[in-house]
Amino acid sequence: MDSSEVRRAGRPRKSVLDREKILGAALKLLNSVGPEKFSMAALAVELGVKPPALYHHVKNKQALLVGMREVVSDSIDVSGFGVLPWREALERWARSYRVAFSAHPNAIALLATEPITGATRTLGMYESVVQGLLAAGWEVSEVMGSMVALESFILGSALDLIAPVDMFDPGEAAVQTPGLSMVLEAQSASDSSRADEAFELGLRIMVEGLGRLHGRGA
Amino acid sequence: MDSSEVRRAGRPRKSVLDREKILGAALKLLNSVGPEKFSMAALAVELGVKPPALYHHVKNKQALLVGMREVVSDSIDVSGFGVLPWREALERWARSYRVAFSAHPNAIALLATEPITGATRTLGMYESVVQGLLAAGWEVSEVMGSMVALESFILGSALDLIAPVDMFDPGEAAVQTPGLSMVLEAQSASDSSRADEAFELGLRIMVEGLGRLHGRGA
DNA sequence: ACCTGAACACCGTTCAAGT
DNA sequence: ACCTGAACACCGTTCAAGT
Repeated sequence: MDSSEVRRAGRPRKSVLDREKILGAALKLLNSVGPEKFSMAALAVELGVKPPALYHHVKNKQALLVGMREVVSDSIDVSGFGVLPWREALERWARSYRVAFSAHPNAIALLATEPITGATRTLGMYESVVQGLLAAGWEVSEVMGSMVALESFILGSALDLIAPVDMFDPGEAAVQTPGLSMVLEAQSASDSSRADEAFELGLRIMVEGLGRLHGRGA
Repeated sequence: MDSSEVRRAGRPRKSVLDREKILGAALKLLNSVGPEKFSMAALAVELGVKPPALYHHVKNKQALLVGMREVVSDSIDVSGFGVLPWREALERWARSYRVAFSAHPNAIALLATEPITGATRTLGMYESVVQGLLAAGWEVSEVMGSMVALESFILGSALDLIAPVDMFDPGEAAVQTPGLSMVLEAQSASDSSRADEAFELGLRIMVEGLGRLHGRGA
């Protein structure tokens, strides 16, 4: 982003920034440098601008994070609800949800803890899920708990995706953790990553379990 | 923490700090002020000390966070493994795991993303789980995936616990989210909180599902 | 309206100087 | 060894001044 002509003070003839451009650059930056080095200053550099210029388009850093979450939410696939059988709709949603966040792995912890009040597009995603499950005949009283339980699993799995691959590596202490070392070795023999394997396993269990709960056979 | 006599430079006759005291104060502080205002400076104030003094006991802020995670890990109950039937051991572990983190709700996002390499006590917790499941006859190749899947769910649930109770409140936009508003109302009629209900539901599903996977009846 | 420049109250961390 | 004081390179944010 270096259109390297210096810009002197005063309103430019054509504005260089807009909200969408800022959000895109912010996600790209957060993803590339990590949450520690993600700053308004660094974002300004990325956009070829001085930090205060950002405040004409976003209220503050927290509002920026909420906006970023909206962008991520938009790429979550809710198209299955009301069209496919609910199991398949739910699985499509879960996988794309995790992928959406894993495309911005460093964003998860920051974004997952921001309240969504006022974030219309994110709320829209939940509305789609709820509508789909209601249409499939789920009890009104059970939809919220089921959705949140599944979402907790998805978010936790996304969190697991941030962890370094050798997260569990005992290192020096391997002698004191023979069981852990053993199952780790068995796991590393498999094709798929620890995170992927655990996610698909848990998703299968969750969807089957919800099916049983809602009294519908296979 | 105001033993309010001013301390002049130089080594004090009796040291005022130690690692344990710092970790305890850090968790207490993080929990009370939230991650945003959690700083080395604020921690120093809490301990009645100047910021640089902390660096005699912890390498840096990241090492401090790892230490805090160790303390939290210590309160997770692994006593059931090898003693109780694995389902009950797993449930005890899961509930105490979530409670341990929910006692420090603001710590979850910060602590859950720190690698555990070298954190002996945290590794010890995982070793207990693995040993317990192996002793119960689980396949070596399946232990890791199952444990991580369940842990993802627990961590996600803990993350859900940080969210404000009105996290999903559509506010102004309620008209556009009739389904969500409806299931939210049905849920708020129940005794337990959204988070608690979703957790217990998911836990039941997870443990049942794992049981089925490992080919053991009810 | 939308940019820069200067300024404010903060950070985390290092290091010399004291006891 | 273990504290303070001073200093460094950073933060997020505000605001006046320019166009």
